[in-house]
Amino acid sequence: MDTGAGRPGRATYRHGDLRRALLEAGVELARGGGPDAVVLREATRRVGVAPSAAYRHFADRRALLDEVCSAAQAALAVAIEDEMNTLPVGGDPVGSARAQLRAVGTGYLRFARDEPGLFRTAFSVSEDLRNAGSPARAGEGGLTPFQLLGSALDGLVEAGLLPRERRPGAEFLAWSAVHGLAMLLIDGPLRGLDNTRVRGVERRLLDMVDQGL
Amino acid sequence: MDTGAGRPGRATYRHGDLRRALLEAGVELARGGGPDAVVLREATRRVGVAPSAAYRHFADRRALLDEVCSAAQAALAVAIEDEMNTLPVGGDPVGSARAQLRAVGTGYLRFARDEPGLFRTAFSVSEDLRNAGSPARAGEGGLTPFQLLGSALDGLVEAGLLPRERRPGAEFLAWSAVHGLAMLLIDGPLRGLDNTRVRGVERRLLDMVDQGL
DNA sequence: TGTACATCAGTGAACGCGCGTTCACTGATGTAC
DNA sequence: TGTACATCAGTGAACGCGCGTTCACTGATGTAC
Repeated sequence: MDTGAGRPGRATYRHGDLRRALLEAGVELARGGGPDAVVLREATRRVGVAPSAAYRHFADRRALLDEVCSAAQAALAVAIEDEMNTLPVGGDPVGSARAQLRAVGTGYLRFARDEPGLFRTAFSVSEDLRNAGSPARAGEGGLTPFQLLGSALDGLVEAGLLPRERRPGAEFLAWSAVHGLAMLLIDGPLRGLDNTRVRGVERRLLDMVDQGL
Repeated sequence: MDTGAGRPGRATYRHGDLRRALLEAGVELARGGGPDAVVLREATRRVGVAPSAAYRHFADRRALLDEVCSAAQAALAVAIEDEMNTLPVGGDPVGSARAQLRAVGTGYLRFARDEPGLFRTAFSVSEDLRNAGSPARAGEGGLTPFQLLGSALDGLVEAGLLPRERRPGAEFLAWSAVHGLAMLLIDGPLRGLDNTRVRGVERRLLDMVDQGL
């Protein structure tokens, strides 16, 4: 028997790929309840293994949570990529650069809405700009969410929409706006807003960034 | 003996104002470690009272946390008010309206920086727009943070800086930007940023809101 | 002014819970001969 | 091809911890007479 995942599966109590299984269980827990829900004992329970078995693969709970966090970042990158892939290729470079940045924001917000638990997990841990480029956090194109935003902003500069001298640090402005709305929508006071209104606010927020950058 | 707080103090084991004391201990805990640090047993420990005594004044831990949350919102309102009070009165109404909104943002960000634990607590609980006007969350002027922002935006409309038809929902745009930066700064990837850079990003973010609204 | 009494705020012991982590163990696996 | 053996991934029992919450109690307080 072969799992097809590039590693041999085994039929015995020797799990074969317990590390991966625990990580996946951890991601499911984070999906359901955010970072606090990533409970080591619960992960082993779901995988059907003794709690202590986890310590063969992770130094402690924190190590597991860190990896779940990276996986959440990667999932966010994929969501952004998906949104960018819906854009038509070629055409007006100015409009296209603008659309790229907008797609980053839209993907980010969609991910926050669709996967609030993972979204909160992605930003909950020892998160730091030093990790912002870690390959473990990248999507299928090899870029992390932070890098995807950065390259969209580079595109804006190339298209002449953003003065070069305002480029440094521009990530933080766009990011703040979108991140703040995401937080208010999923955890905060805007939780109860109906879908139509949410879309409206999202559109206007992206307009604001577009205008204000 | 009189505490001077409008309620009589008592010298005996009958605490006199245990409710208030527990609430204050809860706020201190939140200040130090955010909402999760608001631990009922620890609050009673600090006040020097048996854990069960708390149940004479709060239905359960959640009830205590809710009140701590309101107190944190009120503290945020005060921080914003403080910032607004530094503005010169009178003068050019257009520039003044602009400065008012900016002061709301500056106060908000300063509070997040100075009191990250309280800031996180303010937005962590059953927060909902229904509570956004609750008097328990107001500052000394009687307005909550949300209402302070709202009135600054009203001022923008009156000064002719914001078209009236764009006023509804404008809170969410300004709020998102500032809230997002606050979150990235205190909990997120921008944690390590040095003070100079932080000020720079804050200034540029408020510019963006100003331009983009 | 003095005494009996009801009130009720705080006590202290106990409960069950689930967590992270440790440790000596076991037994299937793959390898060396 | 068969056998002895080292490896090491997973077991299962146990640990200490701190939490929220309950409950019968006690004794200072303020009031009614």
